Amino acid sequence: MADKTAISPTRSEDFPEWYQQIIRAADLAENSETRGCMVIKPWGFAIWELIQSDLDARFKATGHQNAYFPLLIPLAYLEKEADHAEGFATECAVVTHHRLEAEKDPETGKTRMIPSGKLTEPYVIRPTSETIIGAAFSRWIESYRDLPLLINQWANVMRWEMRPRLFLRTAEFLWQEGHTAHETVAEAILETKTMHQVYHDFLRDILAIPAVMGEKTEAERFPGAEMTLTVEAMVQDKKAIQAGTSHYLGQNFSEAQDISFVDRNNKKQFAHTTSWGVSTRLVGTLIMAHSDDDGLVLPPRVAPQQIVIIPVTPKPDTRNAIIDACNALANTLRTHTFHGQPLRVHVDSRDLGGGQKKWEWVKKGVPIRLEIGPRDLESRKVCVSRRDQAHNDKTFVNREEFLQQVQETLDSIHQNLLARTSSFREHNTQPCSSFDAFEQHWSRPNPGWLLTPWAGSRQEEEKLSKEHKITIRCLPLAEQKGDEAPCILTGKATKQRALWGRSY
RNA sequence: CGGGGAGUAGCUCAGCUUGGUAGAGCGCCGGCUUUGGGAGCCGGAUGUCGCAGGUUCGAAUCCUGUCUCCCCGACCA
Repeated sequence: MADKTAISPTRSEDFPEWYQQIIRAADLAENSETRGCMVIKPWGFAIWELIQSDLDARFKATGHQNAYFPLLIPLAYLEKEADHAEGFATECAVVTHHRLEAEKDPETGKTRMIPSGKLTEPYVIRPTSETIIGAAFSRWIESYRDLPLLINQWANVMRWEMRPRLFLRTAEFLWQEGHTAHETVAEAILETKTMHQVYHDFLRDILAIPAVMGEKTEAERFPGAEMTLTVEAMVQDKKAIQAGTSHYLGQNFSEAQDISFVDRNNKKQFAHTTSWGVSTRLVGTLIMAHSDDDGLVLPPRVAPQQIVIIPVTPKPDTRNAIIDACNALANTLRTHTFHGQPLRVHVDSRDLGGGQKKWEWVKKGVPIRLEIGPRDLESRKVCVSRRDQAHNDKTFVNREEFLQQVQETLDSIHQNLLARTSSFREHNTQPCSSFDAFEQHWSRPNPGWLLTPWAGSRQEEEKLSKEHKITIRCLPLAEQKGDEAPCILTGKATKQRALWGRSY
């Protein structure tokens, strides 16, 4: 039993299957009858809500306001920006009717609903909202005094993906999309960079994931963007996952949609726009970054419950006293705060075996488990287990001492997870200057990332990508100021560095 | 959307080749015994066999269509 894992298969045996088992064991989500769409269950949704509320505060702190735009976009809107239209064309769900008519089968007597009332102008279910928000912007913006316009929307979007995977790629997903309009290029680019930094900091400070900040190459850019900035995370199978993007859209959308204003010299100008977003994919990223073979591992700041107290009640006569003590401790803990919010504490007093409860919370990834039994009651101690340590590790701590150190302990769990993911990424990211070594690298199982000098063309990039099933994840911002070196493919001297990897 | 696999109890699956209208383990519920631990024994409940047609006296089983899931590709947050 000692070496048996709660999740089977393990990460090393079958990573994709392990991922799905984590979701099930932690009760995060399940597939629905609707193709490619998931039901997000309470534990999974609570994680998303925590992500949402933290990000929302960051958006507001940087001057943005929330608003809401229609789910359905007139087809014609999508035809306005050519690159954009082409980029999303293959994954759009289209609404073509507005009524159902009941039709009774004369033989079986069953009623079937037949779409009728065909629309002359079909609608597209938003795959992203640049076009419909742009249409509003063009009405709202008249003068330079109306700028900047800084809007965010929390919404669901739909992209008819061919290979859905829970959280990582679902046909419908939840996200936020920021859309802003600015007077000048410089302001718009500053906005793009600001939100890029917001995403990076959020990933580090809330999800305990170190992301590489970089710019996408032209081939990987958002359809219709002039510049796409990305935060790239590495998960435990060494693949990359694009955790968030921030786009400078130039005047492409403003020209297409007439988002124009009269400037300080009484001249008509097109606004410079940006858009940026993160999605429920963050939950998938979180799972794959931290979880282990015993289940989900949650960084404390996105744990729906940060501390679970399990009463150990071996004897009926002390049972009530123990449960009272657990509730009292929980209430005291709830008066403590962690990063400005009351601690989230749960007492699991269900009438179940202790082992069963323990494993449930291990699998759900709760950062701290406390057990209190008769002996602890007498000695005024609590038995503490941390999710970032082995499931059978426990330390007995004085109750007062635990209360004093609880924030510190949660912070230490966060730091420990961050240190773990950081060193994993560092160990699996290698500089590479030889083309032979580069090509050999990708034939290995689970290859990590390579950082190479790169001065190739878009065509050359796409050819290499196809050949090795890799992509340039980004041109990391921190790596572009070094010495010149020969491009790995063309040999041309360049300061540019590209980060290559397999990705989700 | 191409190639492969699969849909039978909450979960994992057997039964299907050779049609005769359902089974196991785990889980669930109850009882007793246990209790620093995912315990034991006894008893119990649960399925229009993905959906729709067809063949047949009779279909989980054969045929056709369709939907969904998984794996590989192309596409992607």
